[in-house]
Amino acid sequence: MSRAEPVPPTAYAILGLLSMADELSGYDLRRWARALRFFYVSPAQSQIYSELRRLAALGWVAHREVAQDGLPDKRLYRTTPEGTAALRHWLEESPVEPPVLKHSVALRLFFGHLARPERLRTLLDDYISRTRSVLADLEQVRAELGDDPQWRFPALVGDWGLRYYAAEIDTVAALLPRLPCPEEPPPAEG
Amino acid sequence: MSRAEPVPPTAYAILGLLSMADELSGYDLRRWARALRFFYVSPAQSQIYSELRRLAALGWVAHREVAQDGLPDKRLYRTTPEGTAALRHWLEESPVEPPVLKHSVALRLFFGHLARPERLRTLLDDYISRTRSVLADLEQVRAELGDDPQWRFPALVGDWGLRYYAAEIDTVAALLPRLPCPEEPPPAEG
DNA sequence: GCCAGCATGTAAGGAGTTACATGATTAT
DNA sequence: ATAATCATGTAACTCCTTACATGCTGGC
Repeated sequence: MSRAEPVPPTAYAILGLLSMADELSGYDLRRWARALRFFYVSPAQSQIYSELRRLAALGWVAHREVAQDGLPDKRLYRTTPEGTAALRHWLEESPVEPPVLKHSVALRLFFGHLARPERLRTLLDDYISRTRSVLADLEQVRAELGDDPQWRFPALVGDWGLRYYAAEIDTVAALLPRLPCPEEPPPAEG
Repeated sequence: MSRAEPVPPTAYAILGLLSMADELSGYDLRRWARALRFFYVSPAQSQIYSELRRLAALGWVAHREVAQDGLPDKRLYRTTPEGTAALRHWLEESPVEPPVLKHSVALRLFFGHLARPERLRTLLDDYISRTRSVLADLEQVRAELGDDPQWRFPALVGDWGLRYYAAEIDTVAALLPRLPCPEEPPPAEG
């Protein structure tokens, strides 16, 4: 087997999604990839198409052209045996990148000495309500997966996410009473 | 006031760190910025220096050159009033970017149908132990902050992180018994 | 008349990384 | 000897994004 190509995780994500389906177009993949958004960045449309071209160049996916009347031609992609092997190799052998978190709410709170107390409260309140809505979305996705063994692993990750977002809401809610009161003196001027 | 410049969050992070100190060199900042790693990406050395140049060009930081014998010259940066105003504006008015999570462990588990059960267990076990060590690091940092009012907000974020990582460990540990047993039939060949 | 959906693609650019370069000092 | 600390900087590159381009169909 040739040396592992340094292919970005997003390429493996797309390859992985293809490995769960029979045949998908780039357009289909865009919707499938939305399922990743709860624990990974859901790639932009343009990246989906460019990763598909990369995967095709590597021989990890194959496609057939499908003409449609009225609509533009469609390319239906499927994983090749080499693609499946590459995916297996990635899962089994490749070093796992440390999870990346860029928490812009925490970043702002970290510099809270320069913000008004009301603002900090709003920051956390808004974050809680946005997280609640993410959680509601995930609950729906999870419900659609049911306990079908075909979706065993997505369901596992879904349950992980459910607990993750619920914990996040709890934790941030517990922070609220520790914020400075609006009555307290404002931050030092500067 | 001029229109807000589209400056990346990392620039504000560096500006914010400077707002907590008196004077810092790029080299100092590299160590200060490590404190961000629990909830944000700690920028590369080269980015710290380039963001400092950007901030200087905007007039948000000022620096003085300090000669040293034996060692190379040093540039000590401090925030300007314009910089503090920009930071305040960012905190108070700018739209908050949604937190970004790229969880490469969850991504792999999502495609668990192509991995050996032992591998999945290792994946999660390793993630738990690496998270435990992050948690231990954070505990130490948090202890150093104490309850000094100067570090009130970093301490708040630190406590958030403590709960965050503890919850992550619990959640993933709860997933372990739901993984397929090694005795179960391996994934379909392909 | 307008927007959404289907379907792909290019262009331009920003954010961020790794690797390298320099060079004195001090500790192991 | 070798590595770490101090101290800054450049070069090359990747990932990923937004915005735009095209064009037909069907629903409101």
